[in-house]
Amino acid sequence: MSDLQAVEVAISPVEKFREYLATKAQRLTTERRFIVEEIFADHDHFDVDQIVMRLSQRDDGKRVSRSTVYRTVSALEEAGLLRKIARADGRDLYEHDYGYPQHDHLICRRTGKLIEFHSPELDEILQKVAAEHGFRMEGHRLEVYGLSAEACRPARRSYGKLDRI
Amino acid sequence: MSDLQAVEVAISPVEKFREYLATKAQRLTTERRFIVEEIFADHDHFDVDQIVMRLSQRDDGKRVSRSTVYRTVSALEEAGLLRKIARADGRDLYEHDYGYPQHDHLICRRTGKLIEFHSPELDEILQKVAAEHGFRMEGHRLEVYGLSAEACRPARRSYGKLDRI
DNA sequence: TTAGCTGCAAAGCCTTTGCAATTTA
DNA sequence: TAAATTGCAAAGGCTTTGCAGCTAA
Repeated sequence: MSDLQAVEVAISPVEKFREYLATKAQRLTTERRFIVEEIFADHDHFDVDQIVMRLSQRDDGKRVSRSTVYRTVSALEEAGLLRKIARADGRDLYEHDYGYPQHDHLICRRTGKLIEFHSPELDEILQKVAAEHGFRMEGHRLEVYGLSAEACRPARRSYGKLDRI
Repeated sequence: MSDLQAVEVAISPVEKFREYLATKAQRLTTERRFIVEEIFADHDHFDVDQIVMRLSQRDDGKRVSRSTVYRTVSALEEAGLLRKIARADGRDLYEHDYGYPQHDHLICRRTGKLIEFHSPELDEILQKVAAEHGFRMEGHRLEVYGLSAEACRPARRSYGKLDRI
């Protein structure tokens, strides 16, 4: 799905989170572990509601409250494991910021699909621009809007729109 | 404040809006005209609350309700006169998308200041990336985060943070 | 005259928070 | 055991909406 490669990570997200919590004398509870595992089970973008739903479908009957998911997602953001990337339908969208290289997105306005890409040249240009303004760059967010190849093509079978949401 | 130049516009924002409204059999009311004039009185970024406040301070006693401002801002967005650029403190931020050239922002995480810039090279790269993915680009949003020159310098007088908000 | 518009208040929604009970280290 | 955490429900805060009265064309 993506031509990006995972970055080498020494430790798992859960361990990374445990380290962060330790520095603040906070605890890695069962709930927090479940949430982190669920979030890092795949590399897709997500919003809080999706995680709450996925957790509610666990077969071991262990539930986690919505409040706790909100609180944990915030903590993960502070810990540098997650990054808020956008807002969709009034909700905040997040993506992994640990174990995954920096990248940007092409966003299809028809299907809503996100295509990731990374451009070293882009980085260079941003460095240059920042330097020209005496600005110390720490990061960036780039979203390119338009139509994906699939969305442009006339749909042959009911493919694209329907299967995707 | 900005080294960008205004784009040549044939007609005023209000007229442009009137044209748009005409295509949808909608009306340019006094309220809508006031709102557009207030929004395009300067080129600063704004949120709905700021416009509501500015309108409430008119000396001619003409008031416009918050609902109407929300509704009009949405219409202006659809009309292509405004663009939603970010979210700050839970509010949507807008900027002009008519009579002003495409540009991006350097955002100071300390002062919150927005520095505009435009890079033709950036456009080229985005065109290239989009082409590689068979993506038809229609626009983009780029925010570069970091520290502005002023924020890096030790504040001599109480300047920067305090005077700015 | 007749759609469309405005204001107001109420509702919607995502997100945050107070608090008592529970749990981790 | 003491401090941190959870769940629940309620509160927050921005934005949207239903509706009756008003108004542009």
